[in-house]
Amino acid sequence: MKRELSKTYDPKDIEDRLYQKWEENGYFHAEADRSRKPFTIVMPPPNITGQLHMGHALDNTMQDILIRYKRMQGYNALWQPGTDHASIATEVKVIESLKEQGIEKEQLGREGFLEKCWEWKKEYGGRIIKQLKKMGSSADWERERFTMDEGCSRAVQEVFIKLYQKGWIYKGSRIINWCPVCKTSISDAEVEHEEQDGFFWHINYPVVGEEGRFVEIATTRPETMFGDTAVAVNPEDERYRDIIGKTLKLPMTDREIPVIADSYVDREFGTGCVKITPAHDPNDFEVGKRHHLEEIIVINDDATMNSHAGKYEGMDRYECRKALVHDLEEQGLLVKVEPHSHNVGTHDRCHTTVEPMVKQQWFVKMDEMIKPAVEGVKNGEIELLPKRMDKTYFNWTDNIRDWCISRQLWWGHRIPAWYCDSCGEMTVSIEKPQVCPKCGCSHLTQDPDTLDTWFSSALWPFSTLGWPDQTPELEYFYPNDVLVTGYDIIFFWVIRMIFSGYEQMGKAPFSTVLFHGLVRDSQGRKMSKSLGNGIDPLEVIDKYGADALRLTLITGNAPGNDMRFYWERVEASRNFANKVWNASRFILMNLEGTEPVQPSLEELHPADKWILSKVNTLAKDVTFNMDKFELGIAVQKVYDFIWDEFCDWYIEMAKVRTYKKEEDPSSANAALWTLRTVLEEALKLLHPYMPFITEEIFCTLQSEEETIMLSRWPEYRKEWDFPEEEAAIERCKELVKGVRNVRTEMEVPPSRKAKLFVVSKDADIRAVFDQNREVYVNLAFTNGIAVCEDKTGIPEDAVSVVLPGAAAYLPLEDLVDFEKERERLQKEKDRLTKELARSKGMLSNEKFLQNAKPQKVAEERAKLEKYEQMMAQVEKNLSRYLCS
RNA sequence: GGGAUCUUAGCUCAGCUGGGAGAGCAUCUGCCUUACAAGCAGAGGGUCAUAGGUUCGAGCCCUAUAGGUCCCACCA
Repeated sequence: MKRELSKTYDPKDIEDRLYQKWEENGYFHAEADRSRKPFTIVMPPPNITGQLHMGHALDNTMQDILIRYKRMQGYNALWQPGTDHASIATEVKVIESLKEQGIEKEQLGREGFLEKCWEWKKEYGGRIIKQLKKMGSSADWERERFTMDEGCSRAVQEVFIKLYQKGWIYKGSRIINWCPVCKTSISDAEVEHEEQDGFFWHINYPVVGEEGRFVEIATTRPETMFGDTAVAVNPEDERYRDIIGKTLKLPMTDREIPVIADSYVDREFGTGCVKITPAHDPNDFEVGKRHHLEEIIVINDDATMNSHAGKYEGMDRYECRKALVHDLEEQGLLVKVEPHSHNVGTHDRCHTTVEPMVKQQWFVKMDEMIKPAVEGVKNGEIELLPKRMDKTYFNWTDNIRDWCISRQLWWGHRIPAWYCDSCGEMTVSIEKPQVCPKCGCSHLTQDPDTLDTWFSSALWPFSTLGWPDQTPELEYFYPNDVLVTGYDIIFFWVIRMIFSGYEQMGKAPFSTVLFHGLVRDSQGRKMSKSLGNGIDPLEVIDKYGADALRLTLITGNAPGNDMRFYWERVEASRNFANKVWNASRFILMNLEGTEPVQPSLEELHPADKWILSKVNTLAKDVTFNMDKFELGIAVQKVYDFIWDEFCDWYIEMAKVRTYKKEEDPSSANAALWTLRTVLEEALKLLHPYMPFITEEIFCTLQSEEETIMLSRWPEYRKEWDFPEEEAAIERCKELVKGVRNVRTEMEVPPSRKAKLFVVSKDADIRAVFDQNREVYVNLAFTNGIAVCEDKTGIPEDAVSVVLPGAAAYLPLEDLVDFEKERERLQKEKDRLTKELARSKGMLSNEKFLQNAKPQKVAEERAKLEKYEQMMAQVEKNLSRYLCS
């Protein structure tokens, strides 16, 4: 057995080596096994364009913690990983890289371009996986999938055909969001609204046949006027009642358009007259449908004006706007220009202002499919954490609109629709039809569009398990248990997975969604490339280790809340790792040459029982918090236990006994056994959070198990419940703290040891101090302890420490400053006076006695008694100084 | 316009179902005490945004106000 740890903790030494061991031994792999309970998490597939960022680091740390925890609890835990083809993001990246070589996408042609995309996938697809491994992620890499692999593609086609046949996927001419830079349609979810300063242009439209009469409209986008097919007023608006039905001359054109009445128009806003451009505005589109207006498209796919714009044809939309406004002003039709700030839709990827446009696109009908998804969250089949995410969720589902799924991109799942070259008949099928079913022509062309990248990720929870085939994995691991993701993709992904799961599988894809927030920089800004404020997780790992990064990301973070990244916090985490390392090193050194055996109950020292009891409670609490997904709280408890209770108290208490291997072998054995046992328990509780360091220590500490990963998660044990010893040692801790405090306040140098007298009238309390003197003698800087029933023989000038049920005295002789001692006691008295007042106040309140839980009342009574007793002691001690 | 969320120690944040205010970092003091100076011991520092209310009891529940952040939304 190797029983050594290096003198300083160096994560680089161990991380890669251990990860390799885990992977080689297949610890991450899960097989369907009916004899065991499954626990499944599907990894949100990172984009193949991706580079690990803090968001991934947080997301995957949380998942890894849950997976490791459940695995240790004996679940057959599957963490299903994979990557996403990220259609638009990847396509843009590939186009950029081609441009650097001076190649345009079109030059390559569709096939050639796709080849480049696959090359990209090959090169970068694995990069982020490697980075995730650096984090310690225990995903089942043997099952790694890709949204465009054979199976996932079949799933996509299957769903498309099914929904098409059901009538829930349709092709239609609708107003969609068009990105003129990416030259594709995008869904509503991909549009970001930005407040922009613009203008309100008031323009006069002449009334036909009434010389000199105009209708004044106000618009933020004058260039769209070439697509106007009406002007609308509110039917209730007295001002304009008489012009309804009349005709207007559309300036700069020779077209005439009607004035219509529609209640959509707000009388209070603008002039109360709205130009209606059905082809370029979502509202106008609706108005146009109601009034059967023509849809005139005036803007090209690259945001230049088309022939409908007459002399402005070929100009960019903003150029046209400028020129047009100028011309209108010359013609005297521009009434006024007002500054006006308004929301403009932009593409979330490139931040280009999107152009609403009427186009033929494919849509998914949402009204029916969303119903089970709403119901599932309502009735608790799916729990969103934190709970408040429900509101966000329902806000979207309640206002859901049909999902535009076709994209004018090449990289992605191609739409399985075929058009006859002769008659244009459309056939939807996975395979290319031999002949057109309508005219028999054998020349058919596939729809050029691909699907929204989220269409395939929506199927991820089951497509990765083999669907549409009925695989054993699918049957065993579906539904998944938890989905961990950022709240920023609730609309893109979470909702779509939920309705897809219900629709395709008949079951919710998972029972819990655990949302986390964003990792921001130290000033609270989003980390972004443009700001250059991003922190590379790999750099953090390189400097401080993966465990330190993981701990930093989890501590002090509540579900769904954003957090700030501070290097200082990573340092604190690293320090903790070092603490664990050194405590373990100390224990290992003491274990050198001995193999402690489990002591009998009688052989265990009260201090041993105290720490066993503590770790036992810890296991219970941590499990409780983890089951509630309160990871931050859970790990804080482990941290506090290890550092405060175990290192600062127990190890210090046990030290003296471990030195007595010859003198008192039984006690030394009990101490060593307890040290090792408690350390092992603590390591196990810590393992999901800090997998590397815990594994390294665990394997050095014992040789029965080959990995901590598969060891048993600590459970509450009845036989480790020692309330009496817990209370006894807490009493001793109080004494030590009191002595230390007094010594510091009296400025006694640590080198100066003093005799310690402990006085209590209570025989049981005396017994506690007497029997445990060994463990606290050093901590209290004493060179001798006397436990007495009264003050006989204690020097009058000894400094006193008042404790519950007891008092301690330190004869410090020449070192005592009487004035200081009096002040100290006075301070103590003031504190107790306050406590007494509070306690007495509560207990004299009839209503408190009536209404409060009996346990609370009893607790308060006990406190009062304790304070009264301590107060008496303080007053007695103080009286010595009052008369002198 | 609707909704969410935050306001707690100098800084960043925890605080679970209401029952004596916590952590990390920073500050001050003393210690290189044979695991750890990435450490040990001690200390200072908070009318828990404001105003009401419910309650025996409120950081926690309710209402309003102020300020910050975010999401959603078709006011041309």
